[in-house]
Amino acid sequence: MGEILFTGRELDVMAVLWWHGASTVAEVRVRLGDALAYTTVLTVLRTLETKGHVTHATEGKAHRYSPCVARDEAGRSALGRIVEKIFGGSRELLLTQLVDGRSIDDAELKRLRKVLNERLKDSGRTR
Amino acid sequence: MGEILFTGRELDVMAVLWWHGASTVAEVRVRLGDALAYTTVLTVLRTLETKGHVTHATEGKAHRYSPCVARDEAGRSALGRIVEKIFGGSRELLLTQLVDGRSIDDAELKRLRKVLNERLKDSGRTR
DNA sequence: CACTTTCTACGAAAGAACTAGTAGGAGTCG
DNA sequence: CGACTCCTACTAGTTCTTTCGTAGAAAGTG
Repeated sequence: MGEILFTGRELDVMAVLWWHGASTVAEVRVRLGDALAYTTVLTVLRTLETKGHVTHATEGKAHRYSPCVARDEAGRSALGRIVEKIFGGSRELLLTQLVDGRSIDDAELKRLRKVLNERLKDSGRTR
Repeated sequence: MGEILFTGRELDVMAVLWWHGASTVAEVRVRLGDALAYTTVLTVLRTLETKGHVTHATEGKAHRYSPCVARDEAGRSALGRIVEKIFGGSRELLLTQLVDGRSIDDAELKRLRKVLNERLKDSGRTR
């Protein structure tokens, strides 16, 4: 398990690839909110490729980039770091925080509980 | 709500302050696992101070640094970014991920459910 | 064919992050 | 007092991040 770590801009770009699928530079560019130069986006993608986090396939004269790192894996890694450093290793504390925002309503809390319950059911069955 | 953002090393240092309380450079230094030069730790603290994330009080000839940013607030901020970029704004997805690690056992799942239930109870009472 | 658009490749420059060395104050011990 | 220790302040070098410009290939358009 190597640490997966993205810089701010890299994460923006990865988000585009995860949520819109494999994309060309131009596509990534328009999907990033910020007005960046074409070559800036290209550079970020090339950096990500150097680091092994994306690959590209040639499509006509352009390149189409796709993520090598699954969103889940990146999520696990990022979450792990936060749990470790900010919540002192306590997932409960993190959950409390997650659930503590005033923005979260009962309906969502219930959905979250449902996720937990499903998971507990599964766990009973498979182990 | 300004974005709170820590670099890797800064987060390490903040973690020490959050979990051990206000500390001197020497204290932070020994509590960081990595073998860093004394001045390196000092520099990180001074950078954090410049950014307004810690303050110091003079104590004898030394400085004792304390966090200006609450751990909770930093947690909220970090979590927000992850939810946004990696989980596409879905807290449920994040929770699934959180709960999906094989490392998590039924006992912990139940504790987590309890946290949720308490929260639902409260919410019913106060709103 | 010349012109424009659309790409990639390469270079580069400014700034942030990370690490640590050196200088000098201040206090301690023999 | 002189040597030693511990601390801050300042300086500095290397690497990483972020941004974009320029060059030149490739491909379409009048």
